[in-house]
Order: sequence, then structure tokens, then C-alpha cells
Amino acid sequence: MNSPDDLHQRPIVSVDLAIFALAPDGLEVLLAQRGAEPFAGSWALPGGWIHVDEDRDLEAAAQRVLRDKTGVAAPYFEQVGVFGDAARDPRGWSLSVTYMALIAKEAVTLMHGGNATGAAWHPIGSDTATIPLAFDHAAILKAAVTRLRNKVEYTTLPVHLLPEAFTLSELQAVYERLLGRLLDKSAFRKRIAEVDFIEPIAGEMRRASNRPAQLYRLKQARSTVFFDRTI
Amino acid sequence: MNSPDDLHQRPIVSVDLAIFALAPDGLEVLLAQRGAEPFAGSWALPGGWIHVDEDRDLEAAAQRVLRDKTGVAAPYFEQVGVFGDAARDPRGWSLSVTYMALIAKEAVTLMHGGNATGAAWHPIGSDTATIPLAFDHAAILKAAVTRLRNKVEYTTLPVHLLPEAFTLSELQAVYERLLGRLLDKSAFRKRIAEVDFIEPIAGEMRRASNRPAQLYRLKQARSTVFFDRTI
DNA sequence: GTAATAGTGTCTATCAGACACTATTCA
DNA sequence: TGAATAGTGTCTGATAGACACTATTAC
Repeated sequence: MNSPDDLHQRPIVSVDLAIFALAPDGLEVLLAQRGAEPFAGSWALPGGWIHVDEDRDLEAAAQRVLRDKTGVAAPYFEQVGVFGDAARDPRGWSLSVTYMALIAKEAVTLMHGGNATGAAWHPIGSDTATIPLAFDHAAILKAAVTRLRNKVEYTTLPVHLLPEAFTLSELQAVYERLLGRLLDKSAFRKRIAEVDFIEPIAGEMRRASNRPAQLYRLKQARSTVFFDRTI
Repeated sequence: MNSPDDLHQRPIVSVDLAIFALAPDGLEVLLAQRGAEPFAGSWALPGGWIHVDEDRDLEAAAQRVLRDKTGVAAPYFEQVGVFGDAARDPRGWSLSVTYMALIAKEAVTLMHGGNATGAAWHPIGSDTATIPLAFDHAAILKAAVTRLRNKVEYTTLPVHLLPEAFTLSELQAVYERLLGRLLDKSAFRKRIAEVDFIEPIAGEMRRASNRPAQLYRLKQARSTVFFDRTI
């Protein structure tokens, strides 16, 4: 039988990230341009190897990659899954452990270096990126987008695409852009109030040439609330 | 920077399975008793290494492990996630790619061999197994149980715990045992009819000393239907 | 005042769940 | 006929969503 000590039997493992933010035109993903073979010059999900003597666990490795690319420390973070087969990387049987992160675009400072020659935001089409991606990253990104779009339907997850303080109208606009349909203001606010995951910031208002709007913030960082379901 | 060719930088990767079935007393999981160190003699989730020159992809590796342990070929199958850190396996930084499978207990013939000295069904408590498990398998199993229990609320997944032919009353009983609460017969049948994922087997009835019950089967194998949600 | 958006109240068509009823078999 | 479970019908209280209304600012 096989053994873990037969090193050539070990697959290659990378940690890759689908980092999402919301731009005026819709959802965007952060991509890195590859500087080395394979797929040199192609765009790919930012990622890296596990540093076995530095990373305590998988999530720490993913957080390290995120920090190196964006300078962001603690956004919403979720494992999407593992993708692995013999053919996705020409260097051999490989795994990609994929996480997705949601951040407010304003919070990000793009970093350069490593074996990527640049990083940039790219729009998400109906499914995945609008440009070809290295490895099987188009399929991986598609899985992450699908997960995100599904969760918009029944969780408070989209709040993580907004900056710390936001109005209810801004929150509703995020849902509407992700869902691709308009929501009723009254019904939306009832639903949000029901699950009780945000709180007004006393005295803080968003001002414009109209009635000022109350600013809100998340109640506890990193908690995702589910709306009610059935059966 | 690191490289995948530095073999000592590669974590160990195993594929582990949470195989669930329903017994008269409730949900059970198939565990294997370890024959070798580490954790020799302890019970663990059945698993194995990736055979890089045999397994086409991760799911194929998982299916191979399942086939070797149970003789079952094509049950319901779903990736639960990856669990990885420096400490979970004394042999080094390791990953467990975990799948869960749902099967009808009658379909299984337990296999022996490999580095496991035996395999047996064990009850699931409120959370995880009622006995201590090797590695971090108690936590992994808990994640799988949580996933399963959640999905019972809004999917047709429990049907995979029944044999090919079943009655609506039997299906309702599965939901009730997994949910731990009784369901209304009329409402349950409306819901099931709505999502249209099973079909009557013409003329086939379950007979007892009462009115016979129509037998049903899945419409297409391996499709999981979601009940409707909101926002 | 007007324009613009924030925020709340009301009304109704729908429907999930409670419950009762009928149907069909065995003994 | 009675016991047991299958399967269907009905009624009602709750509520999601449509829509209209009031509130508060800048100009």
C-alpha cells in the first residue's frame, strides 16, 4: 500500500483565493498575472504554497496569501472547497484548496511581488471572469461565484462587501446588484430587522441633499446570519 | 520562495469518508479500527492516500476508498471540506479531504483489510460519534453531521438513506428521525410533490395488514433538489 | 415652496400547517 | 366489523409583498 513517506506520492497543494469586491458595474474578482511557468503571463486566482514551517493551519495560509496581496487583515472568509486531479497542473497531481473572501474595495491596497507580476480587479460575467484563466481557475472561480450568488438569497453575507458604516439603502442596493432584481424597501427592512445582525451607530448619518440616512454597522464581526428556511 | 518541487514542503494528503446510514435507533457512521500507528487500535473515519498514478481526481480517490470499505458503487456523495494543520497528524503537516456519503444500510457489505483491522457502524450522538476518534476525526465528523442535519431542512437529501423503493410514509419517517420532530403528513406530501423528484413505481405496493402503500423511486439518480428559500 | 431620498403603515392575496375526513387492506 | 395505515380535502391564522403614505433634509 501507499505511504505518506513516499514523497513522490504526495500531490502538490496550493491555497488559492477568490477575493470579491463590488464595483459600480457589478461584482469583481482580484486576479494576479503569473510571472513564471506554467501559464506565465496568464491571469490566475492569487495563491501560494503552504509553508509547512510557518502556517499553523489552512486558514492561516490563506490569510497570509490575502495579506500579501491586498494588505487586508480580517475580511469575511470561507472555504469553497478542494479541487484536485492529475491534469490541472502540468507539474503533476495537484490540489487547490480554495477560499473566498469578501471585502470593501476601498479597504484594499494592491500589492505586487512574489511570482506574480501584477494584480488587478476584473469583472465577473454571468459565471466567471471575462478573460481566460490559468489552470482550472475558471471552473474554480465559477464554483465560488455560484456559492456567493446562492448565499445572497438566504444570508446576510453581502454586508461584507460594504465598508464598516453603511445605510440600509446601500445594503439593499448591494443585494439588488448581486441578485439582479429590485427588492421592496419595506419587505427588505422587515427581513433585515428580523435577523438582528446590524445596529445603528448613534448619531452618525449619511448626509446629502435630502433626508439624512442612519448609518449602521455589523453587530459582531464575522458572523453570518441565515434567514429562515423551510421543511 | 517555496516550490512544489521541494518535496519536504508538501503536506501529507489523505481522503477520508463520513459514510452515513440510518438504523432503527438513529443515524450511524461507518468507522474503521486502525491497525497501524499512529493511533493504532483507535477508531477513525475510513480513508486512504491519493494514488497519484491510479486516481484521476479527488472524487475518484474517495469513491475508491468507499468501494474498498463497503462494496457500494454509487451512493450520494458530497465534499464536506478540507481540514489541515501542522498538529493533527504526528507524521507532519497534513490535510484531510473529507467527503460524506449517504447509503441504505442494507446495500452495504463491510470489507476488511488494508491497514484497518475492522469496520463497524457506530451511532451518532447529538454531535459526533459516541466514542473517541483518532486524529481530529471527531471534529471532522461533527462538521459532516452538521452539514447533513442542516441540509435535511431544505433539501431532498434524506432520500438517499432509503433503499431504491420506498413509500411516502417511510420517507417522512426518515425526515422526522433526522430532524427530531414530527411533521404533518399533508404538508409533507404537498412539499414533496412540489419539488417533483420522485415518481411512483407503477403497480408496486408495500403490503401489510392495512391499506397498501404506493412505492416510489428517485426520478434521476444523484440529483439533490432544494426547497424554496427566501430573500 | 420643490426635489429627493429615508423611513413607516396598511391592506390583501396567498399559503403553510392543523385537523378531519375518506380509502383500502388484513384478520 | 375493527384495527391500522394510506391518502385527500378543508379551513384559518399568519405574513410576504405591493403600494401608499409621512418625514426630513438641501436648495
